[in-house]
Amino acid sequence: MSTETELLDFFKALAEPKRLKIAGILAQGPCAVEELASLLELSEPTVSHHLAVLGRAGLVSARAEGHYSIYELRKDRLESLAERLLAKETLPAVAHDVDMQAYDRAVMRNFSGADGKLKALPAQRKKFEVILRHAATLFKPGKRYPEKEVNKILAALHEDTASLRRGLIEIQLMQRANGEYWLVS
Amino acid sequence: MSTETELLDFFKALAEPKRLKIAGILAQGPCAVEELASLLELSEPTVSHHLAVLGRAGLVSARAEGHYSIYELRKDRLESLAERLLAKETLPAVAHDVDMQAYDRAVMRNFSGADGKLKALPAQRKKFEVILRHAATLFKPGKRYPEKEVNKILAALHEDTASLRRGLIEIQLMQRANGEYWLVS
DNA sequence: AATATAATTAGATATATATCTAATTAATTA
DNA sequence: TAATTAATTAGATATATATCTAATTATATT
Repeated sequence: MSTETELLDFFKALAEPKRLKIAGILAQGPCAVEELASLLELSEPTVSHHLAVLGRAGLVSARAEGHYSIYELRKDRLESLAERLLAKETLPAVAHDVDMQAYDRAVMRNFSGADGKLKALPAQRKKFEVILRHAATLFKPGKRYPEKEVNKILAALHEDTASLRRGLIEIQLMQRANGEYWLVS
Repeated sequence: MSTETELLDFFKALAEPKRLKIAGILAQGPCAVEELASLLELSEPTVSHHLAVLGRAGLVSARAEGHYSIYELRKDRLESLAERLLAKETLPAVAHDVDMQAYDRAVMRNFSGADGKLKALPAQRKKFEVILRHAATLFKPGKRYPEKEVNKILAALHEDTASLRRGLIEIQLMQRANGEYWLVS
């Protein structure tokens, strides 16, 4: 099971008032379904349902005793989940399948005209930087470009090559010296 | 805010797939609403809604930047909640308002007849013990009772005083020596 | 063997909420 | 000042699920 569904099952299990209360009761000791139903003023099927959800998250386990099912809280599981929440790599892993370039592509799409050139340079800084990141990909790493050539390449995006050039320097995607420009490595 | 509602808000906040994913994205760095909407393929109002839920749980905070709202994950808050989950007193506190005697009372009610005496002694051990706990309250702490008096007192509950007496000794609510009985203190 | 009891499963219903569109607010740029 | 843009709020709808009753299963007692 992926970290994502595991965490989701865990949070879902405890995100319901009655289930959280069941966990609170079981934290004080094992308990039968009938007893939980009585303590929570719920029907037994409802308690059974909640215990199944908690069980799927690994938070409780049952043992048969006579015709009782005695449920107990899996404190070890609770601890291991809480500790994973404290680990800094856990949450980012949840977003592993998110395409972090989707926003950039959407911005590029919005500002691109039919001819492949930009209809305009975005006024919003955030979006202008998306354009700049794209512009940077038009240059080869390591290679040095005279200003004239930089302009020629940037003109494929938009006639305002000066703004693009300045932006690339500002957010340190490129460097310049002696009239030459190159990508920051 | 009580521990209970605080934990509930926390779990609810992260118990929804898209919100968990938002947390995963924000764990990698601050982000504007628009950008999140694009990354998650959701409308902006929907993202706004999710961020409000996360915000109410204290898990994200926003700062205005131009007309962007830049949201960031409150890692400190996440850590403090995870740590509380590890503390052994936290979960029991969630059930502080549960009347732990409710089950016992329900059992007593079920087995009591109109005359105040028990209709029968429960066959189920679990319930028999409820009766025994009640029976123990009929005796005064510290006082020593000869067997005859014990029987007289227990007879108010049920004629099978021998079973009651034996049960009280078995689960160590009472002790006996030299034909006298007394409550274990 | 027959009856009683605790739990679970199945099926129905009501409530909570995730999501959208439209309208509004707040901030920026022309 | 007018127009644009990001965010939020309001209102509507669809989906998920908490809860119940009834039926079924499994175990224990008579």
